[in-house]
Amino acid sequence: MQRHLITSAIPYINGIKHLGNLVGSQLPADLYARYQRARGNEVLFLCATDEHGTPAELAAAKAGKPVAEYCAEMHAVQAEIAEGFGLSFDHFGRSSSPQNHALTQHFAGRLADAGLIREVVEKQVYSNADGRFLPDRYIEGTCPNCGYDKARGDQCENCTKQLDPTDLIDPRSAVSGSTDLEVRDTKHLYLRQSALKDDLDAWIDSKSDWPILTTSIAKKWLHDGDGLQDRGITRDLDWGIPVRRGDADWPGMEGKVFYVWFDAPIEYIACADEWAQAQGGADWQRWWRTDKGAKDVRYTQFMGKDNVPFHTLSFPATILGSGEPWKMVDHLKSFNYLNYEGGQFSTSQGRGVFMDQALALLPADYWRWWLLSNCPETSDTEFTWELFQQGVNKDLADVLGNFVSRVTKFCRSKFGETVPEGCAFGPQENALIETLNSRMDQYCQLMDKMEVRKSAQELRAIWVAGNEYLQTAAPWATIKEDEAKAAMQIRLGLNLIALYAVLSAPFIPTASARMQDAMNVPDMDWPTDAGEALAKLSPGHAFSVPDNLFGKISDDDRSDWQERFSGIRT
RNA sequence: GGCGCGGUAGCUCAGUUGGUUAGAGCGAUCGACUCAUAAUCGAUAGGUCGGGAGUUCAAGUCUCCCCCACGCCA
Repeated sequence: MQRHLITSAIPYINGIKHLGNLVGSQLPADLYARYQRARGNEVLFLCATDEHGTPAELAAAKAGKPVAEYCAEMHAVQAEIAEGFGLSFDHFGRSSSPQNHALTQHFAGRLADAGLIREVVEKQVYSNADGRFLPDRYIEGTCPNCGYDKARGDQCENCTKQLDPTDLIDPRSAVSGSTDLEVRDTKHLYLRQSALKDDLDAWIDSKSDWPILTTSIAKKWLHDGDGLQDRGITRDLDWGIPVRRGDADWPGMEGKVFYVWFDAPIEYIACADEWAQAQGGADWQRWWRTDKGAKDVRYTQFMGKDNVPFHTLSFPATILGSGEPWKMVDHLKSFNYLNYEGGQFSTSQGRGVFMDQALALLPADYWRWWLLSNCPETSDTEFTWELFQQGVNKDLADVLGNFVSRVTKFCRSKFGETVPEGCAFGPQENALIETLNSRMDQYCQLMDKMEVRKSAQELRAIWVAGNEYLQTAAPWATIKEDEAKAAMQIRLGLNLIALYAVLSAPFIPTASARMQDAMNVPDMDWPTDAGEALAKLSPGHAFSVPDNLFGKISDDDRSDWQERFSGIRT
């Protein structure tokens, strides 16, 4: 039995994610986790919310709530939506957990002991009215270049000129509007990533099976310009993990917190601790410490391409620098972007379809199937309502749903709701079994390699094989001359449904459960041989005819949704 | 402006280390069937692989230049 540790990039807390976010990490991670569990492997699948930093504080302020309360609420919201999509996390944690506090402080202490932390005094803008330092982009003013009066401290959106906050004319706080600003010295900790550059380089080089997208991004950061830069790991904020050196105070760093990019990936580890505690004291270190049983763990991370640098460089730098035997990622699966109707999905602009909206329109399986079978695996990919409608109607309603419908209804009208016996399989059935065996084998190989789109294609071909068989076997014609043969053909058809239920479950768990339920098979192991699998339901076994598995998306629905989601989310 | 990923049938995308007539699904057309969610099955049509030059016995696949789209960065 293999052991799989699987993590999805952790979504930021300030709001509900769109379909592009979903398909870029959580959904394919779930596909893989479900598949590995179905194969009988031991799986720990973790995700969490990323809760620290200025955007969370500001979102909370906007909602008129204390930030801790806001985060707790939003975590519950995201957890519920994740459940709605059938995301089968073993634990959905929080980067603000006590476990992550302790672990982040632990790592910082280890890095400091290893001489990999240096202190830097820098100048930052302080707002007296807000009582806080302001990150560059939360300072507004008039652009010295073009005169635009809402330029941000990091860049003018109007003329795109890069700015320093001190360049702005009449600077003011974007938080309160106050102009009572001053530049103050503030001390921060930097992680000496540059000192780890060669180690990281060698580590990346050892990963020859990673996608080009992944390694090219990592290499670029390692070698471009002056190479990998040191990076600040602390901020002057209230909301975050207090800067401590392990269990000890960190003199001079009182009142400061770790920068969100530093503590967020550590939550992958802390989340296992949270999971263990929720289980009532399971051993989480056997998943994460190679000296404590994690040697045989295969660790796979899923993320969008924008997250690759953190997962290939920053987080590994933290782990390597600690000098402790933490489990490093084995395979890193990154995704391109999903575009929406010719443009981008955008959280900040509210463009596209968001997870809660999607679930309000259609059951999760529709989204899961379309998004996975069209996921942006090797290049950016296009979501349009027309493509979505076509794909879902054809694959789910016509090919799979209708197959279940035609077999069960035919059986009910001719033989009743029990599996008929009939004669033994003949050459046609054996040919089908041969086809299925080869396709199932291919399907598993693709799933093992996380070739998501191709796996979906293969699964679809397996569904099609059922329709092909039915079309040539034609039990509706056979029954007029040879009832026993027709009975056998339908017995095979019913067994196919049960087989499809198991094979399809990683993609469309809800529909699979309904198929399994209708066929009245509570448990079914992953099939290794189609011949065996198609003998699972024996003659006399009772089943029921399910309602149509998938309704179709009408042209009216499509144009209605196209219209409704054309603008900006309010 | 620099860098990065791309530009393959009407559409969405595959094309491993260069090697025989460039693939899939959808859409289109024609045919078969009528059990089924007007579903299914089969067949056919459709591409000078963004443009140009080069390397090679051989290039969608390598090199150079150009054009276009997108993204990241200064």
